[in-house]
Amino acid sequence: MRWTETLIPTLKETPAEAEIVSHKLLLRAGLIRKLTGGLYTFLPLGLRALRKVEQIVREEMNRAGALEVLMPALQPPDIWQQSGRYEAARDVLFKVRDRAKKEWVLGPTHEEVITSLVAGEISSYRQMPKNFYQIQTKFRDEIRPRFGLMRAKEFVMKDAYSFDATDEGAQASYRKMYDAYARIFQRCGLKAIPVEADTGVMGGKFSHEFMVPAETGENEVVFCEGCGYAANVEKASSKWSAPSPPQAPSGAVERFPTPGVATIEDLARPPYGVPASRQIKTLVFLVESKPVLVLLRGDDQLNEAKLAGVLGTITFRAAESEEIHAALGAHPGSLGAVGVTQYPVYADERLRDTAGMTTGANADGYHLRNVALGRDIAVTRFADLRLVRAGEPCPHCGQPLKVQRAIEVGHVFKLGTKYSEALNALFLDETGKQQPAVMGCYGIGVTRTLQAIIEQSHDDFGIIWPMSVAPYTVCVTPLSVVPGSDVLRRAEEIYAALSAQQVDVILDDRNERPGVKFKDSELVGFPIRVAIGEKSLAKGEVEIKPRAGALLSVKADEAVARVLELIRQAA
RNA sequence: CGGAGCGUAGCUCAGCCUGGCUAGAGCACUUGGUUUGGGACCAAGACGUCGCAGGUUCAAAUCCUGUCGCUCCGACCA
Repeated sequence: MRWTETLIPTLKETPAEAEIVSHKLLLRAGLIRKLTGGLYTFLPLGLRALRKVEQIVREEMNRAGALEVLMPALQPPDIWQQSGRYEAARDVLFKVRDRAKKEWVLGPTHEEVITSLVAGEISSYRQMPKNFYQIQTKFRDEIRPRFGLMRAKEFVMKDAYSFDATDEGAQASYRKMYDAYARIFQRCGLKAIPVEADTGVMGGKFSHEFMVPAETGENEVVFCEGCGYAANVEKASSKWSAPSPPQAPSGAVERFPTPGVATIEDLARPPYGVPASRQIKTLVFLVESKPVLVLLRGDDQLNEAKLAGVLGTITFRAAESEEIHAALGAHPGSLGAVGVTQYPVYADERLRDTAGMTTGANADGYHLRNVALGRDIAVTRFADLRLVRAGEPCPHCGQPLKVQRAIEVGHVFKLGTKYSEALNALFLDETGKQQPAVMGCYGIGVTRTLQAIIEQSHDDFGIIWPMSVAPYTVCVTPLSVVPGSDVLRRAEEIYAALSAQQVDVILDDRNERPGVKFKDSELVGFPIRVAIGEKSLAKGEVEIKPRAGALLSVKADEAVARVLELIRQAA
């Protein structure tokens, strides 16, 4: 491709809308343009890079035995009602109506569609295992799209769904995808680490997210340098997540006035001086408009994902002040669970068998001291509900845990039979018994992966594309484009020879000064630049500049061979 | 959904507080010239319903109201 024949609108200045470096570079290097919030056009260069990521994904999925299909993005709502997600996912579902006013949904994911398909086509254990995947545009009504392609209303996703006759088979399918994902991100030149992930309301322990460490990531990963433990903060636990040593109750519960005290911190200060670790924090949530109490140690924070797992639903919300008053007769700041039997009470494991605690009295301006968990509070269930923080001891080896922000680029999940049961994906096993297929689902955010690559691989001058996903591998840069000049003739020869070798090469044939061409090639981030200028050509040489390496002066006749060698080395 | 900030040329922004004469700069773009190994220079030129609607006023980019859009923060921490 000749530069003058394509469109690469590079920008010297950063558009005001971009906040993080990868978003700025996507715009500045002329890879994407915004149509409106959360919706982007891929320009020729951006699309080439996207297609390369897609191709790596496709090759590795095929290698792992998955079958490519293409499902409709437009879906009937009834299958969503059957799976129960029409309600559960209503916040992210885009809905449209046709001329007959019938409603449709734009697919945010495809469990319902693929399971309906399999329900009709697979009826014997002999037809399994099967794994279907597609690379397709997904639609999600995100609360707040941001950071360019990172969180968009519309994005390209690779989604795969495995169907097995047995649980062991499903685990093997899961493992295959896990391994394929590791290969995919490695081939994209991306450092992505698999971490244990929250399984939410599905339960089970088979879920990993592939995370790219980045300060700008929207997720937090907890990891241990000692034993390699790594988990999403929503899932992570520490040695502190276990029950404390039992404490004997000492003395009766005592009510005392605390006028004006509304927070844990207020109670920790004189004249009360109750350390946060000796307080019980009482939170009130509404599940289907019924109150639920959640108890934590005063110095701990709630992990909502863990609460969702315990409640078995994600449709709950924090109660508002007046709702709390209606339920407990007191306002936030004076809440407690002593004597509460009319509502379920979930307490963090760390509170189990603690005594001598202080908590609100359910009367504004009063607290209770000498509270013992087992004795004074009727706990429905103890569970790990707390958020792990940096420095806490690793649950496996005890070393201090670290916390790092990261971008989630992939997720593998063993689903079980939730969807196969709901949508009748049943088969007959060896004994002729009807069973639901055991499913797994596996996603890669392709557009997000592309941006994560830039977020991880850039410098002050621009993008540093890994060879495998660069929109063009080589940029041939004649420093003069005077027709008939030796410089241009050499450049054309090198360009033609590399093209003949199937190298993705672009010829910067613009009539621009050398500085402009150099800056642009570095901004766009081509892995290899071959500069042909009068000065070096007078010595019979051209210059090969790997984007991330040192400049090489080579004989002009050897330039093509040397470039091919560099490409081979990187492969 | 709550809070904050911003909407002026393709891009980055000034002007607004304190209303006034023909709405500006840099970059990008067009033409001509000089340049040509790290984002050149000179000259001429083209490009704007100042987001939109309404109001106040002799007069609105500027003040007021509404509305739309964009960006950021938050959306349990009692």
